[in-house]
Parts: sequence; structure tokens; C-alpha cells
Amino acid sequence: MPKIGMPEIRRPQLIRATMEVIKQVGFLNASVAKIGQQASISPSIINHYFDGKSGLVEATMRSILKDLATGINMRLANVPKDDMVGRIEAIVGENFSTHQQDEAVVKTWLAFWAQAMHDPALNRLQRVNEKRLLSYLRFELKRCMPHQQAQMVATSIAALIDGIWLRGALNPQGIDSSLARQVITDYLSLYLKTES
Amino acid sequence: MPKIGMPEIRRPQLIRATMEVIKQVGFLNASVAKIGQQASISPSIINHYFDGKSGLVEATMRSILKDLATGINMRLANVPKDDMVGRIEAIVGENFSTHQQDEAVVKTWLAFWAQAMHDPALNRLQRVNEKRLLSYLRFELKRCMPHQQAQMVATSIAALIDGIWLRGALNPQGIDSSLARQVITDYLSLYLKTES
Amino acid sequence: MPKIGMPEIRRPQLIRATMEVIKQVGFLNASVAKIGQQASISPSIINHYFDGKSGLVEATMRSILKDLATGINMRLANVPKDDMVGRIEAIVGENFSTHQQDEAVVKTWLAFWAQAMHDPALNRLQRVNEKRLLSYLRFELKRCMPHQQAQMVATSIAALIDGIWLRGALNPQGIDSSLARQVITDYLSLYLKTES
Amino acid sequence: MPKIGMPEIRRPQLIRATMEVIKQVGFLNASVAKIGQQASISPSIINHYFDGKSGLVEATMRSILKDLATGINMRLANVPKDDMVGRIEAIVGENFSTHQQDEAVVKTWLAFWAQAMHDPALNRLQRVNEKRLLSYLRFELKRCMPHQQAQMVATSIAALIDGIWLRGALNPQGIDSSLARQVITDYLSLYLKTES
DNA sequence: GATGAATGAGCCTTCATTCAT
DNA sequence: AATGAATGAAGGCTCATTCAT
Repeated sequence: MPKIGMPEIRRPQLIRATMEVIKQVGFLNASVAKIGQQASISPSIINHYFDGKSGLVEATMRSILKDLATGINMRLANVPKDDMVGRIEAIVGENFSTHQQDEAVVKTWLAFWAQAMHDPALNRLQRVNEKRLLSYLRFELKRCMPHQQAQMVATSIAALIDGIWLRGALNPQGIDSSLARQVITDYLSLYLKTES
Repeated sequence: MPKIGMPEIRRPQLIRATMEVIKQVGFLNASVAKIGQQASISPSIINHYFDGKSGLVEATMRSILKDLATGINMRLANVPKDDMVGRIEAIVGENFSTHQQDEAVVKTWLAFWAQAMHDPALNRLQRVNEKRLLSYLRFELKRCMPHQQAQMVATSIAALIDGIWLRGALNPQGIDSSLARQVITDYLSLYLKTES
Repeated sequence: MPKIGMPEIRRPQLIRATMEVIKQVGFLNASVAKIGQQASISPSIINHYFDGKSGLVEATMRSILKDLATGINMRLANVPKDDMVGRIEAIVGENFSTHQQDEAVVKTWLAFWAQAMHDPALNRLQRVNEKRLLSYLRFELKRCMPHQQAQMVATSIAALIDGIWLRGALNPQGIDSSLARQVITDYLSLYLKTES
Repeated sequence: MPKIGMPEIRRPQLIRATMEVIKQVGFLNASVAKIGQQASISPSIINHYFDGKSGLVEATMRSILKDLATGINMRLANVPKDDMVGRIEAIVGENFSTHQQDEAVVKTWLAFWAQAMHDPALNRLQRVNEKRLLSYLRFELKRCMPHQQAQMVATSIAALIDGIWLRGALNPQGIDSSLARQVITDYLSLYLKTES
């Protein structure tokens, strides 16, 4: 019998190594050789566990997306169902959480976006994630405004999240996450005030 | 002996070919061989005119940034100096112009962003561009709101531009540019309304 | 502790899987991984039973050669000792039997020949088989012609067998075995006629 | 301007190196690295001139086939049109010429046959060559026998050629080419004598 | 100015094998 | 007996770049 439980050790280990290498040298230069070295394992093992490099890249992105979704759900669990603003702030907050600002995570996100335009598997992942964020926001907003309007505000908030995140990612000083949250909160409260 | 006028022919030719190849196969697979083939020129010549591939990539991005700046200035020239909303709409409008939505341009932009995190030369370009947009917006906004707030609104609008653009870039259906402009105009009018 | 009787199960199972894989992907691409998969066993076990891949290849060829020898002897058992033509036809017939025309067997044979030039173990096998065929034929022919001529005719018939077999193997339509037998019978009768 | 005339130097050089390496280590182990080393050139250049390893292999086989065809035609040019036996002997003779017995050529042939079963490009080459030999033989034979019969005798002679050649190839002592020619000549003359 | 010849580094992947369990 | 974990070597190929012409 072989050693058991290795997949549960190796897979996260390699995924983390992948992010680390992307952080250090960029997606373009993140070779399996470097990833293996980072994880202190033979690069060949990547094929054993992920069926090739693209499988590893996909799994890596899937891991980040899952972390985001989990984080959002955990925050939402602590906010009353009827506290709409609070719930939206929770969603926004998780998008600017410390974990999402980890340099390795940030660089992987960006590389993922650029790559998604040419890789069907990544594209699919990206689309699912995009729609999920919109649907979460819309769900909360629909409680106090018509569908049409909720759709538009959700789009705006999602765009603000991505835009602020992107500008922060490209900025050496990183994201000022409290400012980010404030900008979005201001927009929302201003909007609600004016409409009523 | 060097034929005169060749650089003026070759450089734009190769820059355009670069964008075309990035559009077709992605930044990752855009080799000098393919670029040369696309331009029907020997790839070797790239080193002659751009001192290596990275020089070509940088020049390509510089060309796109210049097109954007030129477009904005041309639009602004047609809007009265005191029409603040009109001038901001002009800036926004150019960011979603048909040229900026050219698939080759879009993919180059995105690749440029991802690459800028690891390439100092590209990073510098990106920073300059980012600051210019902010300064343009802030300049207009300061006419009717305090500096502090102008800074914040400018940041938000810039984020909206990038966020909407990014989401559009990743969406197979492309950007709905009239919707984009409307979202941003609405956002702006929201802030102006509270001021009055 | 070793289960008894397993070698008798595993060895033929792996040999058959080897032929099947060679048939599907060719000798060049017949890896132990694919063979293991084909047999639904872990590839590692090959080393246990055959001491490495080359041992398996050798055993596979040995199995085919043994089948051929067995088949010939069975046919000869049904032909009277003094029916020289009948006995030679039996030998020829077995060389073009349906089993020897099984695509997996054919491809293994051919790969075996090509490989035998560089692998001493396979070469030895091939030489033994070659000599056995010649000796069988010569033994029958010597009854009605001088040794010298028997040697020559035996060589010719062996060459005809291999030549026709080879041309058939390379032909998508396979071997026309009745034509093959006829050509060789005609050839033989030609020599017998001149003797009488 | 680049160096001119290089393709005419490099292509035969690499083809010869390929045969040499196949002779030394077998088709299975004939890597581009070894071929490049044998030719004292960088292996990368193979892609430049042959568009990949398979292109080189194909070109190598094509070269051998062309040599054979040229040799046959040269021999035929020296034999009167009406000397049927002489012309057939010329064809047979070239198939056992010293050049065709060059160890490198022999091993390449055999590897080529084994490989042709799985490589469409090689298969096509092999088929063309096979048909050409048959058609040459049939053309001569039809002068003194009906089509049906000519076809059968041509098949027999072709099989004898391949069979004797194959057995010689696998034999460490090589081919006894005068014996080979004699066997075939005997068969032909015996056949003609008996039929008339 | 422009070409293609040529190179060496690096890429991902496949492979046969060994080993702990 | 049998498995899967793990490795290191080797494979073909792509690439950016340099150079002679």
C-alpha cells in the first residue's frame, strides 16, 4: 500500500507554491521547474497530481475563488438578513480582505484575468465568479429597489470593486482597503438617500 | 547604407503586427517569430528597430497610451472650458471609444497590466498613464467641490472606468459602451446633486 | 506473503496487454504506464514479474514464438510423415494462420524485428526462430533432393514466407493468406517438377 | 543577406547523420540531440530545415527510396529493352547493391517499416515504393506471359526480394547478395522453362 | 536595411524505475 | 502481492538573440 493522504498534502502545497512563484517571477515565468523547486519536490509530480501545468494553474485559481466565496459567506453569516447595507459592506469587505491583498494572490488574480482571454477553462471559472458577485449584490439590493435599478447599482458596485482593486494591484503602495470600502459605502448611502 | 524613412515605416508596422498577434494568440504566445510573420518581415529586424522584444512590447504599449491621450485631447478641444460635466464625459467617452475596444487593443491592455507588475519599464508607463487620468478628472472636479472631495470622486470615476472596462474585456459580448457612460454619468450627477 | 498461482495469472495477462498496446499505439509508444492501464494493474508490478520493461518485451516475443511453434507441431501431427508437400504446406499454413495475422501479433513481430538489431536478448530469440523454420523445411525437402538444393529451396521458401508476410503486414488490407499459400505451393511444385 | 546554399549542404548532412545514428543506437534511441551531435551542429537547426523530427525522418526515408529508384533506372539504362531477364536481374541486383546493404541504410529501412504502421506520412511513402517495384517487374514480365500470371510472378519475386533482404538484415553476417540474385534468377528461369 | 543561418537556454512532458507501505 | 508516491533523466520543441552576408 502506498502512503495515504498524500494528495491532501501535496495538492495545497503545490497550489501555494504556484502562487508564490507567480508572485516572485510573474505568471509568464512561472515554470513547473520553479514551482517544484519552491515546493521542494520534483516537478514531475505536478503531472501526477494535476495532469499537467494547466491543471495546476486551473486548480490554483479555483482555490483562490473558493477562498473568496468562503470568506464572503462567513461574513454574511454574521450580518442580519435585513441589514442590507451591512450585507453589501460584508461582500465588499471580503473583496478587500487581507487575504485577497496577499501579493501572491493579487498577482495570480491579474495573471488569471489576462490568461482567461485565451484559455477556455480559465474563462469559464472567471465567468462564474463574475456572475456570482453580481447576483449576490443584486439579491440584497432588490429588497429596496426595482430589479432594473438593482441591476444597475450592482454593476456599479462590482465595477468599483474591480476598478479599485485593479488600481491598487498596480500601485506599489497596494490597496488602501479602508478607503476602498468607504468609497463604495458612500456611493451606496448617497444613492439610497437621493432615491428615497 | 541606411535607407532614410524606413524607421517611420517599420516601427508602426511592427507595432500593429504585435497587437494583431496578441489578439490572435495571447501575450504569452506572441513570439517575435509570429510577429515577424504577421508583418511579413524577418523577425531579426525587430532587434534592429526596437533593441529586442521587450523594446517592441514597450513601444506597442506606448503607442496605445498615446492614442488614448490624443483622443482625449481632441474630444476636450470641442467642449467649452466651463462645461465640467461635458468635459468629464469626454474623458470617459474616449476611454470607451471604438478604438479602445478594438480586440487587439483590449488584449494588449490587459496583458500590459499583468506584465507591468514585473517589468519596471512597463510599470513606469502604467503609472504615468494612471496619474494623468486622475489629474485630468481632478482638474475638472475641483471647480465645484473641495480638493479633498474632488480627489475622492476622481478616484472613484477612474475606478469605474477601469472596472467596467475590465469586466467588459473579459466578457465575450464585449463592452456596452453606452451603458458604461451612463453608469458613470449617473454616478457623477449623484455627487453633484448633493453639492447643489 | 505471496499468493500462490498469481504469476500464472499475471504474466499472460501482462503479455496480452503488451500486444494490445503495441497494436494500438505502436512499439515506440508502448509505455509501461499504458500496458498497466490496459491490464488494469499498476505498472509497478511489471518490475515484480518481469524485472523491467525489456523483460516483458522479451517474454511477449517468446510467447508469440511459442504459439507459432506449437501451431506448427499441431498441424504436422495431422499430416502423414511421408507427405512431404503436405507437411511443408502445414508449416507455411501456420505462418499465415489467423492467429499470426492478429493485428497485435503482426505489429509486435515487426517491432520485434526492428528492435532485434539492437537488443541482444531479442536477437538471440530471433536467430533461434529463424533457424528452426529453416531446419523444419530442410528436413522435409531432403527426402527428395540433395542437401545442397534442399538448403537453397528451404531458404527460398522461408524468404517467401517472410516477404509475403511483410508486404501483407504493411498493407492496410492485410494478408491474403490463401494467395500466400498458393504462391509458395506453386514455387515448390516448380522445383519438384524439374526433379521428376 | 544570409549565407546562401546552406540548405543544400545542411539537409543531406542531417539526413546522413540520421542514418548514422540509427545505425549506432537504433531508431528508438535516435534523438535529435544525438543526430545534431553526429552532424556537429545544434539540434535546433533540425526544426529550421525539416520542421521537426518527423520531417527529418521522412526526408531520410525519402532519400533512401530515391537512391534506390535512381540506382534501378541507371542499371536499366544499360540493358537492352528486349532483354527481359536481364532487366529483371538489374532490378533485383540494385535491391541488393552495396549501397542498399550499408548497415545504416539497412537499419533505417527496417525501422521505417516498423514505424510506417503508425505514421501516415511514412506509410504513404512505403506504399508508393511497394507499388513501384511491383509495377516495374510486371511491366517486364508481361512481354512473355498474360497479365494475371505476370502479376503473380511479380508478387513472388518482390516477396523473395523482401524476404531475403529481411533475413539478411537480421543476420549478423549480412546478406550474401550473389546468392540472393542467384535464387531469384533460378526461380525465374525455371518458371520460364516450365511454362513454355 | 534586411535576411536566414545558427545557437543555447528553457519549456512541458513522458518515461522506467525505486521505494515505503 | 500490489499500490501509488516520487524521482531524475531524457525527449522534442520554441524561443529570443547574434551574426555573416
